[in-house]
Amino acid sequence: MRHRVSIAAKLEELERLCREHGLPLTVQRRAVLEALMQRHDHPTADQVAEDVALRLPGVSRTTVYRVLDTLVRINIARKVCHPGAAARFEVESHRHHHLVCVECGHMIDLEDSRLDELPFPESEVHGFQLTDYSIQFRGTCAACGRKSGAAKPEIPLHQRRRERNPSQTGKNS
Amino acid sequence: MRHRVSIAAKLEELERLCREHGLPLTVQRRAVLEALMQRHDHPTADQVAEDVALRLPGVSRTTVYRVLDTLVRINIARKVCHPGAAARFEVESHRHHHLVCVECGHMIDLEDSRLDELPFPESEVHGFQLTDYSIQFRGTCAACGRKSGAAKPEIPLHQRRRERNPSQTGKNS
DNA sequence: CTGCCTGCAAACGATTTGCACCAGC
DNA sequence: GCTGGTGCAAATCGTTTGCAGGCAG
Repeated sequence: MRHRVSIAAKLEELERLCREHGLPLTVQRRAVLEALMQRHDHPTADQVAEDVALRLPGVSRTTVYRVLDTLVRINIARKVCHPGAAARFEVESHRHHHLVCVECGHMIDLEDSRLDELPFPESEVHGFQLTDYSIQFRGTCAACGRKSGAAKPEIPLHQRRRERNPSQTGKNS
Repeated sequence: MRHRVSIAAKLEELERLCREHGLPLTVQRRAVLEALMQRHDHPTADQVAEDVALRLPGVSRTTVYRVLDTLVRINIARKVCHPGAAARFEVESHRHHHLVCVECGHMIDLEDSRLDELPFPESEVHGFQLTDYSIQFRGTCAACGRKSGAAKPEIPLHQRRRERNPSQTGKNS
């Protein structure tokens, strides 16, 4: 069990963040965050929903999806990239990394020789046979240009929806 | 336009890889690879399908999906993780990285202080405001334990399917 | 000639949305 | 009480699968 941050502390953080963002602190939000914290893997929304259902029956799957979305928005949770779920492709080539906009998902390649020779971790302890790596830098793209603190979003949080139109990605060179 | 590797060279590589894997070299495979190479963003399968449709009308979306899958399998293309498409969550906490199995998608956390202070790239040129990063180490997990060269897969390439059951991810600590 | 690949259409699973009701502040 | 959150069910989107015929080797 690895608890860098206690669940209680995180719940307080949730409370604070909700207040800052003017979001009601609902039992569902609390339950989803608790459920997420008790798993140390990277559960899918549905897995979280299952866990939530155990501690707070009656919470709908839809709500879990929405709450997770909110938690990500207020920066208390994060969506993890996963090849099994990903849907974007590139040609396999030289080592490079990605700049990813957490707002809209816009993503561009990055090459930086300083980052090309990182030490490989002792993956053997995990039974992993590593062959490659790439770094994902998270932030805000020019278009989204959000204040990094997210203190006062132009658009109310609950109205913002993840950018879904992948055509935007086409604007990089 | 950045072409580290010429399209022609990649097509030759495709030819070679197909031969090595005992896969027929079809016009569709060629077309999909070409389409993918001509984009420098990270297109979705559907976007690739659109491009392919322009140069080789009549290629079905299904085929594009299958071909992309094949290209990834023979290591000439890669699925890129993308938050907009991902479906796994974790609590936002200290910096950590991920070991990801390219076979089954199994993913575990990794902490390595050597990797915690990487230099941030000159993201301003791209208009990005970076706040964080995480490294994705790709490889093969213990369970999959594939020979990294993929020279002689136990299971014929065309029969292998990506592991889709997320419950496996639950086995890490 | 044989087997894999492709195209089509239907199936599928995950996620999102519209609407009415309920709860937090 | 007002505003936004939630639940339900239906819609949607991306992706996969079964099957018959076509093409590469």
